[in-house]
Amino acid sequence: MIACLPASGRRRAGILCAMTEDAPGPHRPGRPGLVEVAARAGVSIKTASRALNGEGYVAHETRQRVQQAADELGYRANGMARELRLGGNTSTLIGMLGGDLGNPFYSKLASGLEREVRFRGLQLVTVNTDEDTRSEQRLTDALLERRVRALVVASTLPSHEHLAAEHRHGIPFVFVDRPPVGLSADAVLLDNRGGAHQAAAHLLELGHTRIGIVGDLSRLSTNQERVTSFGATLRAAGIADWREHLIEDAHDVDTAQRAVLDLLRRDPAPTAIFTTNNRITTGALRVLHRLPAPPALIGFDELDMGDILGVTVVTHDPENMGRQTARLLLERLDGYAGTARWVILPTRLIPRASSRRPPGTG
Amino acid sequence: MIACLPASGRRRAGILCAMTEDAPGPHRPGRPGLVEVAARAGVSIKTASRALNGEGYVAHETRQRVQQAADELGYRANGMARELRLGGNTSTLIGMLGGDLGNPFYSKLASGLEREVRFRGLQLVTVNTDEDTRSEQRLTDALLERRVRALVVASTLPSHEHLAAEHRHGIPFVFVDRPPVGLSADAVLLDNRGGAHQAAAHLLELGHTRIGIVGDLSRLSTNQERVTSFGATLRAAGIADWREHLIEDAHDVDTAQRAVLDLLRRDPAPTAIFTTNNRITTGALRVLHRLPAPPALIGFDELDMGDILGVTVVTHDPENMGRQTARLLLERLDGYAGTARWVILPTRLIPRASSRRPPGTG
DNA sequence: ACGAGTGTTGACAACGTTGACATCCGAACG
DNA sequence: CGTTCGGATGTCAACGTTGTCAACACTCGT
Repeated sequence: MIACLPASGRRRAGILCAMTEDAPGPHRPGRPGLVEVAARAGVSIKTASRALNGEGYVAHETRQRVQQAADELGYRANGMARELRLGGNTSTLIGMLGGDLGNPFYSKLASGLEREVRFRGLQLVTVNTDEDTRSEQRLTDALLERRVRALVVASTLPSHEHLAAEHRHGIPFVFVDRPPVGLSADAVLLDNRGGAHQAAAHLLELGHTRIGIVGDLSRLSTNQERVTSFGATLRAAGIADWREHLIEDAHDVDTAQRAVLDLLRRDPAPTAIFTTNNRITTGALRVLHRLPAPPALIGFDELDMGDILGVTVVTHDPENMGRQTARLLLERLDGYAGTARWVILPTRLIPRASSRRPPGTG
Repeated sequence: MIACLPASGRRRAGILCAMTEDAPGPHRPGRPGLVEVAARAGVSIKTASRALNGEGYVAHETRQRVQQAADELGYRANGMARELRLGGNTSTLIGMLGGDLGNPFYSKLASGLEREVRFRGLQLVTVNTDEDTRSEQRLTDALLERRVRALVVASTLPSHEHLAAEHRHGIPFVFVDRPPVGLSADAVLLDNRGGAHQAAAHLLELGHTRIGIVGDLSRLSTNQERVTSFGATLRAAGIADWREHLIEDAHDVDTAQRAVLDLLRRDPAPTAIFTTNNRITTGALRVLHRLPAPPALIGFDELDMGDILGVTVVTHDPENMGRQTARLLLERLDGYAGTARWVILPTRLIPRASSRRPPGTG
């Protein structure tokens, strides 16, 4: 505590010293509440409450005295107590469960969502599930106990029936990216099938017939849709054995990298590769970018530097997804009680250099 | 809604029925609390509480009855009430203020932080300030009213004296990326000076003498450190007029793009460019990647595809920053009450292709 | 048979806030 | 001068939970 002795003339030094006296500790004397403020101002606690909340019927002079007492004490209203008193549905917390909020897709989605709800005085609590079903369960419970006003879920679970009771109790759920199963709730989803179909059609058009696919965890519905739709398009074009060049469960960049290497070592190797999300595309790029004659590549999800790298992608707008999610959610909070609505957002193929590589001497 | 009012013997039947039909709405009949559970199980509310919390001294049979009642009612403990009862410092919320949580730097930092605190049963509330000082003020207040257990701040404000009272009241603050001013609090920072110095030295070594700098908002301390340290190194090498190629306040990608174009149009144009953060680097790349003979480039912050693009960067580890932040924060929550600690994390220059471009015929 | 333990349960207060209602005071009105 | 009115303030209960303490029903050892 005696620290910071060297009398340095630097501004910072002084500051450092000043604080050493009152470092935060666990044994604080309890924050002042309305009671303390009221006592100090010499009024009843109700009057103090009125004064601080700007209700009418408080004498000007009284209000000033209360305000001053509050300032001196460092009073800060206790939001929890207020919410408790006002009854459950005044919480200002919105919960969001995502697989990995470090992933640009989720973080942009969350960011877009947060920007919208912020204007309503709502705050976003985000938690990573790490795509783990048990985590998801536990964290959902924690958020619900915290009485979040609504819940945004990018779920990994195969079913959401366990949430039915909560849903009936009036907590709005909005599922993002992955649809609810066994529960009728709002959702904001991507046109995965459409996007995957476009990708396949694009490659077929360019003459590719041996196309590798690297997919994410096979249990995720998004991945299933992208893979099966892509495959269906290939099959429709007469490529029956498309599954032979399919590798799934490449959930992280390293695994994706290995999967791509695996595909390339085959004989004959695919002349094009479809990667079903941004992480996998990244892994693929790590492998392909140093090859003299890499196969064509199409990835699902836009990449930060997609245009500069010249990677053909099936793109969409995560921030907009966040905004749409906010819209559904806020309408529920505003009283809309109709049937569940699903918003399916479009995807768009952006052809760039990486798909212009011809099938070559396959 | 008309259904199931008919005389059912079950106490709660009416409510259950009501729920089965309708979508979630604002007019819910109030969630069941301990009172309802206790009534249904035929015990006192204290016994119900004991049973559900797994305290000792509850008969096996009683516990089962309570549990069943709770399940049937869809009971969920009210975390707010619990925290209120238990006294202020049991909140499980950690607040985090960031400029833009859609930026990979912040989102990775937040993700790393969240992963650490999650194991302690803590949840992270993140809010975007959009680098706006008024937003930051308001949102800080909101988080503090919500009684977050600790606050992580990437601040835009020039001073943090207004937080002193809170700090004394025992709320741990951890400043990230940008240091506290007028307040002695923990912080996790980057070695901005070191990194910028390395960048400058690297370019000088390669023979560059006319170097452009594109910086972020000039009021941000991080940017100031990076710019001034870079400049100091240039000046020490005899380049006195380095400020002539300095453009600041390029806060978004578009502005950065224009700034770079501006630099390139000069005569003579700089033979190298230093960009002080990831957004600006992105803007620069958009311009440079289609030039036949672009200037050399070094950027602060790693890029997702930095290795593939061959961009020389001054890198660091945002996720690790998040972990370090969590460490300081958790130690405070565990009772550490010593002086403020600043953790300065190292940065590292990764030379790649973009800086290997020679000064040319400058 | 009696006090001491042990297991089980309940009544009550309190956390900090606010809505409902009551009270008090002075001014305006008939 | 009594009545009414409205502004200003206070009292009380309640939100849902848990800690404290007391009470009860047993069993056991003496």
